Amino acid sequence: MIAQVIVDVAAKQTDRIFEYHIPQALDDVEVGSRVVVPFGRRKVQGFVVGLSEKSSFKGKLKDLLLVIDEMPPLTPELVELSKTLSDQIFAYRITLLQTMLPRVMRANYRKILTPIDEKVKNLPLFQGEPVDLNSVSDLDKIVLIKKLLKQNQAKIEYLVENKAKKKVEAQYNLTQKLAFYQEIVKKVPTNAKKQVALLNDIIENFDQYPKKSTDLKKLELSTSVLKTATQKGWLEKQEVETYRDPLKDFEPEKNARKITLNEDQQHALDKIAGSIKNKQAKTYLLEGITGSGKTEVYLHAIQETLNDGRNALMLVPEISLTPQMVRQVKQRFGSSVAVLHSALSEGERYDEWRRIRRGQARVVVGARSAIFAPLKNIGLVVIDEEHESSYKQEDTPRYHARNVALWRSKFHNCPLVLGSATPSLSSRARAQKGVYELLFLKHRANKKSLPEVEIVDLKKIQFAGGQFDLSVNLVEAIQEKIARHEQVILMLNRRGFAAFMLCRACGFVLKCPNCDISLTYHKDTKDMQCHYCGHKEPIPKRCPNCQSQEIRFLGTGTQKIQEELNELIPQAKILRMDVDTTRRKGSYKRILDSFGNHEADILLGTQMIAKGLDFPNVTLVGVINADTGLQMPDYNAAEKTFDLLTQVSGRAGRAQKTGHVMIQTYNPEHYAIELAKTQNYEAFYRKEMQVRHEGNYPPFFFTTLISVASKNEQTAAKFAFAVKRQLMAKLHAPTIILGPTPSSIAKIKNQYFYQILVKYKHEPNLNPILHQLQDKAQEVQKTGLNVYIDNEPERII
DNA sequence: AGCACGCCGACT
DNA sequence: GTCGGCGTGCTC
Repeated sequence: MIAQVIVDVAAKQTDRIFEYHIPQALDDVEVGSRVVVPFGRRKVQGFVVGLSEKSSFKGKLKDLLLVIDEMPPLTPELVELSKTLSDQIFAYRITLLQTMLPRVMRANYRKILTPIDEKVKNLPLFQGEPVDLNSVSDLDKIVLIKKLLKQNQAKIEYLVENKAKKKVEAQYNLTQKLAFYQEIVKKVPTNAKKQVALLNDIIENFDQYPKKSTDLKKLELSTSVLKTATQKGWLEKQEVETYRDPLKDFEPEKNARKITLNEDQQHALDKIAGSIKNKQAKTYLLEGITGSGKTEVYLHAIQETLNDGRNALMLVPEISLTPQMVRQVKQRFGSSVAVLHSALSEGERYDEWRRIRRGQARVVVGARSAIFAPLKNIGLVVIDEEHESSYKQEDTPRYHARNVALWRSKFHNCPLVLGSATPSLSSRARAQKGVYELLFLKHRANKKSLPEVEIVDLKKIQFAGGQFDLSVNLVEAIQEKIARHEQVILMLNRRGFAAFMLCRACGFVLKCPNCDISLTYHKDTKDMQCHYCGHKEPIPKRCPNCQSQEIRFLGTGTQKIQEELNELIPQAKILRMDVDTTRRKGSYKRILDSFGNHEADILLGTQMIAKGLDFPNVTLVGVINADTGLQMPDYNAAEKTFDLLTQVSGRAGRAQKTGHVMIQTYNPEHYAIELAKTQNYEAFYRKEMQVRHEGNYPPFFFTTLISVASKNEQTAAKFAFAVKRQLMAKLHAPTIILGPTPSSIAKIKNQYFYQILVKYKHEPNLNPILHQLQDKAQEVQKTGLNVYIDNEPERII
């Protein structure tokens, strides 16, 4: 038998199948097995993607060396998915296979130099031990090593190591009958208090044994006591494999309330449940405002799936994978839930993943990468907040979890539920066309009225303090709430790095004449540029609209706002939450717990505070500057702004108290802001579709972004123009090729970026051209030129 | 990717 | 002569 293997070498020349003979001893190998194979002179890890009787290879096949895991880590489904996906998103297949697995399963390669000749064994280089070549950098040593190899006095061994460590824990088994312990406890010297305590525990809780060392911790014994007990033959120590359980802090709720669904919810559930039963690969778009009870529909649908004997996969944005969220699911489905998200340690992640792979978890909840969970027999896939851009991975492999979900839904013949208060335009448009089925949740399940939203026009109001960030209105509102012992959430929309020109007098924002997108201030080149068409103009000294000299280039940070608040409202306790304060593991939860316990009055953060948080005591939500998002040079800037404002408004007044929202803006008349005031998604959808139609943007056109990066700006630009010429030669109208234009952040990590945006409706020539480009990309990488291809980009830097 | 082979210039 | 620089080609 022959195994078809994808080897762990990410390169275009090796991005194909290599065949290996399967030796007798390894005939348990399966599709999806992780193996070690000889590859040239080396040994590398690989994945078996097929088995065959005959080989098409002319030369002599080598043998597989090792099958690493007892159970193949990849299911045949995932192996197949890797093939389809690698073609779609221009990633090497091995990269995808690796992405599907926990990081600890990636191979660690080592080269070990071992002496052959007796004479060289005692050289200072070896000192009796083999040498790890990865840690040798000394030039003299390298010379010596080469000499030894040449004279055949030493050899190199190639090792493939597995980083995955199973956690083992000591377990103590009883060796005797109960009566024995009852006898022995009398004979133990009275000063051996801890031994007595241990024996008493054994006698009292005899049937709870064997106990693990964590369980014995409660007795406050030192390890020496356990050691003596083992030596005396009372106990027997055994190493057992355990799972690191990230959910151990969550107690399942004893008597979970039965929640009855309202009419809308029930209708949605019936539809979804019908598709679960009939094994229909149908996509539903569940549209409902905050508080309309989408989660409850998901949970009921998951229950239906389980009742039907199948398993469920639910994705939530990383940001809302909060303890609150996890608790909710855990309470409903108990130990059959597995969670996968980035806050887990690598070990925890590996253990959760193994529980899923072994079929011990029936419900998987996780962030983006959980879409690759090795769950079998899937009966339902849910994507909550489907419009979230975090479902798109921003570096290779640039997959979109929603696309992968569609594929898996087809594979398993099961429904896919996309839920959102503000669906992505593309999903909503598909629902319009009947590709997806639209399910509406019209009413807030908790019957609460929507919060009152007030737009604060920054052109017309007074600022508090010396800075132009906080209006008097907002500061007064905050003070009022604090005086009433209520809490406030303040959001600084996006961490704006791309500064834009704004007129303080009339609110004018300088835009590109061709693209209806604001021009970005380039400090390095001292001009204003459009990131779509490359238009440039000088930095204005006066406002082009009203000739006022009061123009500013904006960009502000959470830290600055915190300082201002400290000055203006000294009595307020402020918690800041942004990437800087949440970098450490668990700090996210710590900040939220602290705020939940009312240890602070104000939670100030970036958009990470906009989603899913539920603090009943919060009665005011303030958006410090709604415009920062609008000024981003992305075609979907308005959509992102509308989403964020709608989401963050939902944080106010979650319980009995009525919520109040204040949105500060220089553009109160912009449709994204105006419509966010009434949270009218449908109206926004219609307006934005019109804008997209006029601009030839998604969902009317597909898009692909090609980025070229180099340390040398000329090199990047030259290559980008060459790519453009090639595209122009082979693609035809109505396909639109924009650029190349320099990226808004002209230099990232000392690399200059140029990008080309291809917009197309139907362009069969594009995929082959881009594959050629991908091959070319590896070739030119040696010259320091990096080329990235992003299918359906969410962001255009 | 990484490793070997191979062909040229500059040293003990 | 030989060491080592990097261009070229291959890995089942």
